[in-house]
Amino acid sequence: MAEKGLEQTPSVGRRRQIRPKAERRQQLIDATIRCIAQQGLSAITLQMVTREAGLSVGIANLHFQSKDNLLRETLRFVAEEYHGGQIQIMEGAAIANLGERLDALLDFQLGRGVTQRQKMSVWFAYYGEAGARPVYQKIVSTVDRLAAQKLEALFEAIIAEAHYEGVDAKELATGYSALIDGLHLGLLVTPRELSKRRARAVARDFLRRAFPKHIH
Amino acid sequence: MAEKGLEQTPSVGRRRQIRPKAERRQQLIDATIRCIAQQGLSAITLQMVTREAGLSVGIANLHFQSKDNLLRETLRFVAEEYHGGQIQIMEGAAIANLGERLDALLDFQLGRGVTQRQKMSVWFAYYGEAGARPVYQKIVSTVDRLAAQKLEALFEAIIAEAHYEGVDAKELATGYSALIDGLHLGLLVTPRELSKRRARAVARDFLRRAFPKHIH
DNA sequence: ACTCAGAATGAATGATCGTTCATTCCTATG
DNA sequence: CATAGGAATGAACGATCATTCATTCTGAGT
Repeated sequence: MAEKGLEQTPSVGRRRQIRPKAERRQQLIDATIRCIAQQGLSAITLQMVTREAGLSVGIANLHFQSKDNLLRETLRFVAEEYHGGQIQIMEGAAIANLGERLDALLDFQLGRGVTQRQKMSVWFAYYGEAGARPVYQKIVSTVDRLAAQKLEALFEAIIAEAHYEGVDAKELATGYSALIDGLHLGLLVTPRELSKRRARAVARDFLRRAFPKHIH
Repeated sequence: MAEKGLEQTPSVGRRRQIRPKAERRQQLIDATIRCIAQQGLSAITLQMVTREAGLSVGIANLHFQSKDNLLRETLRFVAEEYHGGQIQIMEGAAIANLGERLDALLDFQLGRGVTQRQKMSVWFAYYGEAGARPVYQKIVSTVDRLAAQKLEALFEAIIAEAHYEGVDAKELATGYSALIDGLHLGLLVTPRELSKRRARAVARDFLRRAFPKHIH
């Protein structure tokens, strides 16, 4: 079994394989994500990443030129994955009902895919370095801005649909995004005090208070 | 001037001084905070920290045994400073009016002292590593739990005072804490999109929707 | 004024890291 | 089947790091 397993053991005897550049890049990014989650961004090593990927040390610099670049591309991948998922829900025509669309968004943001310890670790590892590294700030804010706009538009549509009054879509969108980020942080740092179920209830409560006619 | 300046230059000719252990420890912790904010947790170096403190390399291990321990103690200091400030406001009898107390808490959490880039960088630097380092989780959750309890008690008192209905203090406290964390993150990572003024408005909006009779 | 416990120093050490590149070995192509 | 282009390897290198400790220096106590 596992002739070409996802986690290839770096054990002896495995034959050298030549694979497309794109595939190797993704393989290394995936390994980087696992290593950051397990060891932290400050302890990460190319030897560690390449061993996790089941490849040799030199391959990281072959496909990414430098460790710095590998880390940047990993952040870009994670950021685009998360924000891409959000945008797909918000601008996709799959769900016509606005309330259901909001529900779907919440389920995605606090669902199994996103709230894996592995993914959240990566997120906050980069956030932690963002203060000292403008490059990280730029990567995140680029994708972040688009998602924020879509969310604002969704809120505006909901407000218009039910004639909610005294509610500012932009301010509410900022608050909701911050709330989701804060809940992710809670799930990562104090999982004993905050379960995923509770996190969902808290976020849903926020939306219910703003849009009582849409969220039950 | 600056015969004993706060930022002592590591320049030549300064005489060796013997100071109490506690003072040296604090001096090193302060330097560590500045270095984390400027260079990031993953790039931090003992040479860097001790130079920032205007002392020799060996002194870090003299007072903290290891780099790891210095970083742990720095986190403990920042965590206790932040949570201590919150608790002082919440359980202090200085402000009798509950609405004003809530206002004071918000002002502290999003005020000048806390939202300095320097302090927030340190916070999230450690949060980023928390996934991989249980020690950090423990330090944060220990002080966090107490602050969460005090906040919950404050919310309960407010609910009882004005007979708010359909509001769960515990859930609301979790949401408010997460919101504040998320706003801090926004201020750090995307300062262009989120000003401090707006962050305060968003948090105040959250409280107003929950406690309309207390927050205007 | 003298002394000495111990605070402070910084050169030295050994370990580990990112990066390089000569070499090996696939595999697409004819 | 033979071959060339280039993907993959990993030993080697230089740089940098945390940590040690022999030595220097300070200042409170006498």
